[in-house]
Amino acid sequence: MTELRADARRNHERVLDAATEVFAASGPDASIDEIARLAGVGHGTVFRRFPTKDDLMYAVIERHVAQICSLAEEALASDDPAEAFFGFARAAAELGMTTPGLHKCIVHCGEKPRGAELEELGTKIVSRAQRAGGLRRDVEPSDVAPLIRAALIAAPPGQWRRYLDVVLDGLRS
Amino acid sequence: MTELRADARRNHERVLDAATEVFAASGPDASIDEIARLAGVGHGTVFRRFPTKDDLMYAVIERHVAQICSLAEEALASDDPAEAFFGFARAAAELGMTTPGLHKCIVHCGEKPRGAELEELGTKIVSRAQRAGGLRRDVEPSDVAPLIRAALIAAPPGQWRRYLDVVLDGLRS
DNA sequence: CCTCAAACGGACTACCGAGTCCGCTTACAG
DNA sequence: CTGTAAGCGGACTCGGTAGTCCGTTTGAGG
Repeated sequence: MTELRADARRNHERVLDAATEVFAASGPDASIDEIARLAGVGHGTVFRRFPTKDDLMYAVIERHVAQICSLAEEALASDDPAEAFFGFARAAAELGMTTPGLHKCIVHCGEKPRGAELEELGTKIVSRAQRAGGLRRDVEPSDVAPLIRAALIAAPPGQWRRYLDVVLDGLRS
Repeated sequence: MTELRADARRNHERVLDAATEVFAASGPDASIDEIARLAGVGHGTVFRRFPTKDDLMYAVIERHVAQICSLAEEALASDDPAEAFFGFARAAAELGMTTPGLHKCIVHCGEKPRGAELEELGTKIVSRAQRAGGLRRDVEPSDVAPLIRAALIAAPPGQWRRYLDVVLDGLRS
């Protein structure tokens, strides 16, 4: 069996869900206590599974990234590289903005988690679009995500689509 | 005269300078103690002049904004509205990036300080450029600064000029 | 000089959040 | 059913910061 008692596995799940919700709402400043309360466990339980707050944050992001990866794969399947890129950017933004605080968490974490898989897929999408001439060449693939994320964070509540448009237009050749 | 003893005035000055330096380096999370230490005063002295940390931060930003205002006035003097805008944006960014943490402070403070004067000048510059057709019309004047600031914050140390270029290109009609 | 209010500065309080510890509870194997 | 190790959770420690208070120092007017 999974080497984990049933209640332990259940709590692990609950904590991850609660953490996602709380980090999404409050960004990296969310407190472990609040997460534990929402999960309905003592905060000692949280720390047993995730020795530090950052570990927990990584885990949340990791799970979130998995969803984005599948979008990225779809995009790579398309045969219009430029449209694939812009479509993917919008879709990913759409998904990400359901959990705005996570952007700040990703920024906070810096390099650490950022699933290598997504990193790679993203690079492919960007450089493919650049080769096809739909995307300016003087940006590194690794610049694109931070730029977009920054605009999304800065945008006032209802306005992020407009902000995104500006940045995406700026990225066109 | 200023109704303020000589040493008081001198310390006020020192605190403001130290605060500028520390906030510029560490953003809004800088601690009052560090500022007081750098200023060479006890932290009680800091609190006497600036009852809360935010008050101090506002004061620092206020002073910083004054410098930007003079750039804005120059820009309004130019008779090429579009170039005035883009030139001003670059100049202000250049100035602002000598004190990167202040961007985060401005974001942190939200509406509160934001000198009304600069607000007004900025609006004029933007809408003048829009009327002249050099700037896309689907952005509000109040969107421009946050967008640019976001890009500057997100940029890795040496790279902010490239990030700025992307955003500015996105703002062109 | 001398006085004294203004100004100083550091000890102190209050609070908050991360991370530890340990006595109690409970899943589950035998 | 029972023994026991895995798991639980809250009390506790520790560190760090905003803001207060008050005994001491000092600038400046008379």
